[in-house]
Amino acid sequence: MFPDAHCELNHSNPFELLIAVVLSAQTTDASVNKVTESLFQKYKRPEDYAAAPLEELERDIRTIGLYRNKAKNIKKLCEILLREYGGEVPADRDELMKLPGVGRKTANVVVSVAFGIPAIAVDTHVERVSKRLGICPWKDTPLQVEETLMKKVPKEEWSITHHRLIFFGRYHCKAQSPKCTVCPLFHLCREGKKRLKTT
DNA sequence: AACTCGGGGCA
DNA sequence: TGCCCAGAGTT
Repeated sequence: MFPDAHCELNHSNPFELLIAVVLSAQTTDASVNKVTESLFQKYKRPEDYAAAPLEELERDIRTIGLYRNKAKNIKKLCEILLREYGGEVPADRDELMKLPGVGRKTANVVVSVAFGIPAIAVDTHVERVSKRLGICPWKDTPLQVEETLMKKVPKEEWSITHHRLIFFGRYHCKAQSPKCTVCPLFHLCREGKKRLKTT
């Protein structure tokens, strides 16, 4: 889930946001954005996904990575939404995490972006940047990273913090080639100093 | 903790 | 054209 997507998404529609974020797992937002316009034209409500044959839904999102899993998950997810939640997206992280294809990271994005509930979504960028900066130990799980960040950041800034860290990680503090020599945070970054010494 | 699922971006 | 990237679920 890259930050680009948040700009294109309809924040006032939790259902579309949920579908888009589920589609985004392990793929670039550019590829998700290619299908969402036509997808949201065709499928408006959970009923529409639930009624569609699986093969048809697969075809409609074919260009996205892991599309078979995602089609299956989305169809099931919509059936559960209809059966258990009156067709509405629950504004609750733990309820969202019961849905197939929705893990903690996706659930945190949905509650924070769609419902304004303070949450820190820990994806690989947030995790990597937090660890490089020394905010938390390398051995921490994503959940531990989330808890540490929640302790260190005021609640009002949780959501914007994960946006900032995702941006920073995606475009600047990249996994393979971080731009340490021109990094504004170099003076407080453990990993940056280590990396520049060895190069 | 390791593996699987699949396509896009970039070297 | 092959390597690296990005979550969730299962074992």
